[in-house]
Order: sequence, then C-alpha cells, then structure tokens
Amino acid sequence: MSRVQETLGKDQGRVTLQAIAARLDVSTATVSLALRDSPVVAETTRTRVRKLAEEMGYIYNRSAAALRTDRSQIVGLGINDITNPYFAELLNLLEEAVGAQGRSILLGTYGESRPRQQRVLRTLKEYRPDGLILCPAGGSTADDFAGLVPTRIPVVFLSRSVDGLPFDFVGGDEMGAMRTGVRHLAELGHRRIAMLGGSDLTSTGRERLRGYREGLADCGLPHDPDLEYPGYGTRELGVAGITAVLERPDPPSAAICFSDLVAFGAMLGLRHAGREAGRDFSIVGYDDNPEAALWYPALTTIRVPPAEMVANAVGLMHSRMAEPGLPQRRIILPTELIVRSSTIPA
Amino acid sequence: MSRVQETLGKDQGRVTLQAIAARLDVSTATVSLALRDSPVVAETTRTRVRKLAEEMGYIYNRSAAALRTDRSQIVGLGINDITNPYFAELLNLLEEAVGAQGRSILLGTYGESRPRQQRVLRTLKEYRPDGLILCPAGGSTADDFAGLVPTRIPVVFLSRSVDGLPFDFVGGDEMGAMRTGVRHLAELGHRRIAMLGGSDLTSTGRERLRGYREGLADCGLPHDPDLEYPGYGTRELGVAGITAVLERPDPPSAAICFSDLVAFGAMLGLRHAGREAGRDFSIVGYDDNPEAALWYPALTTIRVPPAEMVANAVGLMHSRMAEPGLPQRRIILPTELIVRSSTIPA
DNA sequence: CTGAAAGCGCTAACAA
DNA sequence: TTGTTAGCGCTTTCAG
Repeated sequence: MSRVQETLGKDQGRVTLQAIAARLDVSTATVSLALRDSPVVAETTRTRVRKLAEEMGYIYNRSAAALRTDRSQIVGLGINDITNPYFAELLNLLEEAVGAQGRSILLGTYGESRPRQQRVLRTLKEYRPDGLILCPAGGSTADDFAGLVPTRIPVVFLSRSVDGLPFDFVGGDEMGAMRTGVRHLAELGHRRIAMLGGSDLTSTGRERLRGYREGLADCGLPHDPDLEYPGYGTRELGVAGITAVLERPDPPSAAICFSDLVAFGAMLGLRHAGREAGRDFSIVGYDDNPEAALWYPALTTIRVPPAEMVANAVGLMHSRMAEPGLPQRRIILPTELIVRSSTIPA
Repeated sequence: MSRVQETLGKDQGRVTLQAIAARLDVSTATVSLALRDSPVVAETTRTRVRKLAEEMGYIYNRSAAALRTDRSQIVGLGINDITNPYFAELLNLLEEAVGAQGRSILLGTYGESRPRQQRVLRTLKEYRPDGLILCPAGGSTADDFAGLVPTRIPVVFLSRSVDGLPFDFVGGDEMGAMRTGVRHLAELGHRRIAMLGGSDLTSTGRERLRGYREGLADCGLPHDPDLEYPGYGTRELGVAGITAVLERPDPPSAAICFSDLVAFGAMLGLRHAGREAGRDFSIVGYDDNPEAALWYPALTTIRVPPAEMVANAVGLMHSRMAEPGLPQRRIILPTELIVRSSTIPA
C-alpha cells in the first residue's frame, strides 16, 4: 500500500502547479519558483510547496515547460546501428554524459538507409531537441541535412561526417590510424596486405581506405586493387572478404580490417580455410571492441577512445548551445595501435 | 543553397500553424486538420496548405501537441545496460517496432544502480510517455515502481520483472531453459556441473539459479553449493567464476552460465588455466549473442528469441494504451537450446 | 517576497 | 467545409 496510491486514489483532477497553488493558497508563479529552488522565494514557502508537491505526487510536465521556454532538455541521437558494440558503447557514454546535464536521449536508428534517416531526422526535429548528435547513414549528401541548418539546432557529427555542412564534428584520425596499422604489418615483414571493408559511402570508409593506400606507399609496398575488398563493416563482409582475397593468384599474408567486426568475420573465414590468425596469417582490426581482447587469438586493433569521442561531442554541442555563433569546429582524436596476438611475423 | 534556407533566411518569426494560416487566409484549425490529412478538409485546401507548409519549412511542434492531446508519442525505455549485446539487440528491435507506430524512444540507463534508476524513472515520467518499457535494476523493490501506478502509464517489464506490481511482463522460460541446459550436460555424461553467475537481485538470476538446481535434481545429480558462483552476468565474473570452481577439491567438468558474456569470460579463464572449452571442458551460455556462433569454439547456448520478446512487449503496451482496464498479463516465451561445439562428452 | 496575467503552439468542441 | 474560441501546464514579466 504505497503512500502515493492513497493520495492519488480518487484521481480527482491531475496534479498541476495550479492544484498545488490552490491548496496552498498561493499563486502558480510562487509554486513554480519554489519547485525550481529560486532564491527569490521564502525558505518557508519553498519547503511548504515541496512537501505538498511530494504528497500530491506532482510530476513536472516537460511538454508544457518546453513549449513555454523553448528548451526541451532532449538531445536527439541519430545513429545507424547500435547493434555494433562500438556504437553501443558510444550510446552508453552519451546517455550518461547527457543525463549529467539533466537531459535525455531521444533515439533514432536507420541502418544505412537514407529514407529512414530522413524520417528519423524529421521526427527528432519535431521534439525540438536542444541538440542533435548524428552519425550519418552511408551515402548521405549535404542536402539530406540542409533542413537542419535553419533550425539553428546545434548539430554535431560523431565519427562519420558529411561534407558541405556547417556542423561540428568529432572523429578519429582515420588515415593516421590505418597508416600505422599498415606499417605495423610491414614491419613484421608482410608484403601482401589486404584491406577488408571500408565503404565509399561513408567518410570513415573513404578515409580508412585512403590511409591504407598511403600506408602501403609509406612502406614502399605496391598497391594491388585485387587485395581490396570494400563494403560496410559487417562480420559477413569479413568472412566473404578473407575468402575472396585468399583465392587471389598471389594471396596476402595479412589483412587490415575496417572494423573489429570485420576482423572477427575474417578470423572465422580463415579458420574455415584451415588457417589461423596469429599462426599463419595476421589480422588487424579497428575500434577495440570489448570482445577484441578476449578473442582467440586476441585481436591487434586500433583504438579510438570512446569516452573522449563522447566527451568532445557533448562539449561541442554544449558550447554551441551557449554560443550559437561559434565557428565550425572539427576535432580529430589521435588513435592508438594495440598490438595483441593476431599479428605475427610473415 | 537550399530552398529552406532562402525562405527562412530572415528568421522573421517562427513557422507555426498561425503563420501558415495567416498567409493562406484560413484558420489555424483548418491548417491543423489539413496537415493531419483530415477527411473533413477540402482536397484543394489540403494541398495548398501542405505546399505552403513545405515551402515555409514548417516543423510540427510535438511539445505543443503533447500538451494539448496528452499523447507524447514517446515510449520511455529504462534499461540497465545497452552495452550488453543482448540488450543492444532488444533496444534495436524496440526502436524499430516503436518507430513503426510513429513513436520514438526516450532512453534511460542505470546499470544496476537503484538511485540512478529512480532518477531515470522520474525524468521519463516528466515527458509523459505513452508507455514505458522497463528492465529493472538488480535489487529493485515494488516500492521503487509504485509511483508509476497512479500515472496510469502502460508499463511492461521486459526480461526482468519485479513482484507485487500490476504491470505486464514478457520474458523467457528461464527455469525450463536451465533445466534443459543441465540435462544436455548430464546426457553428455557430466556429473559435476557448475553454475556461473545469476544474481539473487534479479528475477532472471533467481530463476536461472533455481532452474539449474531443479535440472540437477531432474537428472539425479547432487546439488553442491561449492559449484555455484553467483553474481551479475559479466565477462569478469565468468573469468573469476571458472577460476574459482576449478580450484575446488572435486572440480566440475562442465559449467552452465548465466549469460553468453559470462560464458565468454569462462572460456577465457579456462584457457588461462591451460584448458579449452569443447576439448576438455564443457560450457553452456545463455542469450545467443551474435558472437556466440563465431567464438572458438562456437558456444552452445540458450536462445530467447529477441524479436518475439520485443514484438510481445510492444503488443502488450499497445493493447493497454487502447484498453487500460485490461488484466495483468505475463508472457513467457519458450527458449531453445542451441548445441554447438563448446559442449562435449565428459 | 508574492500575485496577476499573458502566452508558448497546438487541437477539439461548437458554430456558422 | 471552415472559423471561433478556449485551454492544455508551464514560465515570465511586471506590479504590488
């Protein structure tokens, strides 16, 4: 028998500021101020108000407040796939960071579908979010986001970006990362290094692919298009990709992957072919999934610190809320190669 | 140069129903009706309205609508940990299911912290969600959720539940699952079977633990508390748990785990001890993570179909929105043992 | 320190 | 088929 249930039992009219004000014989303004701890209201009334509000089971109505103040305390998050552990981790951190500001995350997902992304964006806008954090779907164009510009909602692209838009961005140093990944493999003596995954349709795909090629050039290794197996970063692509490149006339002895997911797929594909990463083949991943350290063999991979990604994204959003006129900012975080057991000398 | 930008360039007053109505010399009511495709408004005016709204870059204001209609089109989701791939998958499916109803997910996470859960619940309530889907934090009591009852918001517990509340529930047949898991192991000849994970603080933990014990009894196996290593279902617990039970005087030859995450940890711990699941030890997981099939050895596990979990949860919520007076419902979904390579004869 | 009153943008009667 | 009007619950001047 909860206290709340008793007091609200009769359901006699909802509990609003009005209701509290009436019972206390004060104005709604006073109640509003008191509940928000305004210093202008007397200590005694404040406590009286808070007490009665509690007793009556008052619940603040954010829709009403949002309508009045033009602040929804909502951060819209548009993301392609939270099923990917790396994005799940970002979402988790974002939820915490945003929660610490007293805001909540309104979520929209769309895979790599631009039409779905359009629908998500439209819906998110309708809630008048205080800010928007977006990881655009593959193939997105500036036009897809142009509608966001006049809304003056602070937008930050996270991880992936789209050119030609005035939004802030935080991501990793993709090219640098791939170059050090390739160098690591080259230093182990590998000359034929495949690249699995990396779609032309995302900024990360393009940059990692480019970093791969530059990495080869850095090390004086020739670029063989036959060793590239591009596409979105899924496990399935990893399996298909490793299978394909192993069938080339002059197969590789190592592969660098667009993501850990691809790498996991590749390691599985190797096994199907009677090979084993860390024994007779080398694999480098990207993201440093929680699973990466636990796989067998433990995956050598590239880490973009998720906590810093999120802290920066929220920081950019926050500062732009305060100062909309800020110039566009792009934060590129350094990455780190984590060498484990999936890479070995050629 | 987007069309939107031109029309809104001057930022001369926001685009509201009012603004559209004024320009068209009709009433706001007509515009509102037209935009919502009401059959009552003339075809011609409807198209005129829609066209102008589009041109002016009108964005529907859900806060205003919510205030007026008492429907927010928001589904609040309170979940402990989306970093767990199983919950990430649920969240992903939920987002889609809820999106198909024209609603959006407002997310709150709290780990296993009841205070954080309280804060999340309070915030979610303030947005006046049309429904709430909750996976309660460990150790939650009925009192923690009592405040939800008088709000009349349709609530459904997903996966985990808390006794003594009138909310709907959908989960898996935990006890049945564990019993068939234990039987599978027993049929392979295992007599000493450990149980790793399963906290007393969650309904799933209690039921899986109970299912484990009943499974032992089913097979005429003695119950040895020394072979239980309870706790929340993390990888770390898996490592610690397997290490602990292997040091028992009469160590087990198999373990059944609270979750795949625990199983992954256990398999890793085995390796540290110079053993290997699927070779000289047997491991059964729970959840059927995407990784489970890909691990080496592929993990024998118990699957609760996530798509059905979600479809049922959304269905329960939906029906209760339409008919609040419905009796409490509990849907228990059958589970499936998926035998792969981590379990072998004793 | 508190009250009165206006209004955020929308929808739902009801009237015309 | 369209317009008028009131009001959802809150915050914010401005007076007192």
